[in-house]
Amino acid sequence: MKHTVVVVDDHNLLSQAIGNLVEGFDDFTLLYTCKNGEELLTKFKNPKNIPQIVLMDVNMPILNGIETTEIIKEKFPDVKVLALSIEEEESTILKMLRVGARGYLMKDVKQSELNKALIEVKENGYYHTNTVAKLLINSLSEKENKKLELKERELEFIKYACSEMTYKEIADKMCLSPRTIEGYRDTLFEKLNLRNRTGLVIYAIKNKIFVP
Amino acid sequence: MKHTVVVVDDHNLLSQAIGNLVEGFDDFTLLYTCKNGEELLTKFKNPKNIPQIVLMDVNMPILNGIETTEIIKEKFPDVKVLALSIEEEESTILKMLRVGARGYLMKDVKQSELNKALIEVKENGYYHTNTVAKLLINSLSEKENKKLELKERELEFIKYACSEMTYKEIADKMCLSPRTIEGYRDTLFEKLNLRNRTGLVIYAIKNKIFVP
DNA sequence: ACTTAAAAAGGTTTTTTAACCCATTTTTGG
DNA sequence: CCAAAAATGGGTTAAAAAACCTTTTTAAGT
Repeated sequence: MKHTVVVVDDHNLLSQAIGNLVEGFDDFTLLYTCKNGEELLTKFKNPKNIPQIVLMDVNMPILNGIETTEIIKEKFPDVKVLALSIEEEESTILKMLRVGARGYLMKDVKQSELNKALIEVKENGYYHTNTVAKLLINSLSEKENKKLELKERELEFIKYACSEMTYKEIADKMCLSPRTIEGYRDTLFEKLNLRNRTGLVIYAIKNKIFVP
Repeated sequence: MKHTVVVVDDHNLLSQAIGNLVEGFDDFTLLYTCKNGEELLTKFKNPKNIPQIVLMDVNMPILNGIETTEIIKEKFPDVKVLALSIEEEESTILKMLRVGARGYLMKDVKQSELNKALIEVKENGYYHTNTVAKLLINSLSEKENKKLELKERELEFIKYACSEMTYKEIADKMCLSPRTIEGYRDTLFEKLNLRNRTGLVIYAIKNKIFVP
C-alpha cells in the first residue's frame, strides 16, 4: 500500500512539480497540494483528506509552516510533517523541529534524497541531514537563546530604531521618556555586544526582528 | 518537432521538477538541467547541447542569471532566455530584461502559465505578465536610476557605513580624510533624501548595496 | 598650458548618540 | 504584606553625527 503525501507550498509551480516527483516514487502517492496552512486545515475536515505525510514549506502567507505544524501536532498527531524550505536560518529550522517536524530539507535537495527522506520518515518516523543534525547539537548550548531574552518592549524599540527617527521621536511614539529609550538602547548594546545604533539595525535585520 | 528546453537553477529539486513539467508539455522537451551559468556555458561548447529556450533562475552561485544571460545574448543570440525566479525586486527584473531575457516569471506561476509562456516565447519571441509589463512602463521614468548615479566611491562608503565603524574609522579604511567621508555622507543624505545613518543603512539593504 | 569640473579636505556649530551611575515607580513572587 | 526584581526615568559628560559653507587638490578635456 502506497503512503499518502500532501504538498503545502505557496509557489504553485514548485508544489505541482514536487507533487509530480512524489507521484514518481515507488512507495508514495500524492493526495493533493495546497497553498498554505489554512487551506490544508480546511482540507483536513474531511478525514479522507488526511495524509500520512505532509511536505511543508515554512514561508507561506496566511498560516505559515511553523504555526501549521504546531496545530497538526496537536490535532492530528499521526500525520508526519517533513519541512521543505529554502530558509536556512538556524532559528527557523529549530523552531520548525521544535513544533514537531520530522525532518528539514533544503530545497536544493536532490530528487533521490527526497525519496530517501520520505522512506525514512515512513519507516523510522524521522529523517535528518547532517547539516540539521549538527544544528541540533549546537542548539543544546544556549547561544541563540539570547534573542529570546529580549523583552517585548525592547523588541518594539528595536523596530523603531530601524528608522530615521531620533531617540526622542521614538520615545514620543512609544509614550516613554527619552531616558527610558536610552536605557533600552544601553542595555541592548550591552546584551548584544554592540557599539552603536547601526550595529543594532544590522542585528535586527539579521535576526528578522525588523524586515526592511 | 518539439522545441528543446534547458533548465538552469541551483535548487536541485526545483530544476528537476520543472524539467519534469516541461517534459509533460506537448510542444517542448527537456534537454538537460544544470546548476549555474558556468555549467551551462560549458555544456554549450557542444552544439548538440544548445537548446532553443533556456529557463533561467536569477540567483545562482558562481555565475548568476544576469551575467549568464548577457553572455548568451552575445555568443548564442538564437537562444531564448526566459527568467524564472522568486526574486521580485524591481531592479533585478529590469536588469534581467535589459540583458535580453524574453520574459520574467515568478516562481509562484501556475503550471499552465509556464506552458503558455513557453509557447509565446517560441511563437512570438517574448512573454510578459501584466506585472512585468507595468514595471517596464514605470522604468521609463527615471526613479530607480538614481541608484546608478551613485559613484563607485560612495557605494564603497555605504558598505562600510553598514557596520559599527565610526566615520573616522571608515576614513582610515578607505584612506581618506574624515572630512571627505562626511562629505560623502552629506551628499548621500541629500541625494537619497535621508536624515541620518540609520536611514542610509536601511536604504543600502533595501537596494542590495549591502547584504546583511 | 589653461580651463573647468569633480573629488577631497577643512572650519565651525548644533544636535544626537553614547557611556556611566543613580533614583523612583511598578510588578511580581513568596 | 513585603522583598526583590523589573521597568521607567534622571543627571552629567564626552564622543560622534549632522548641517552648512568654503578651499585645495586632482583629473580631464581642449
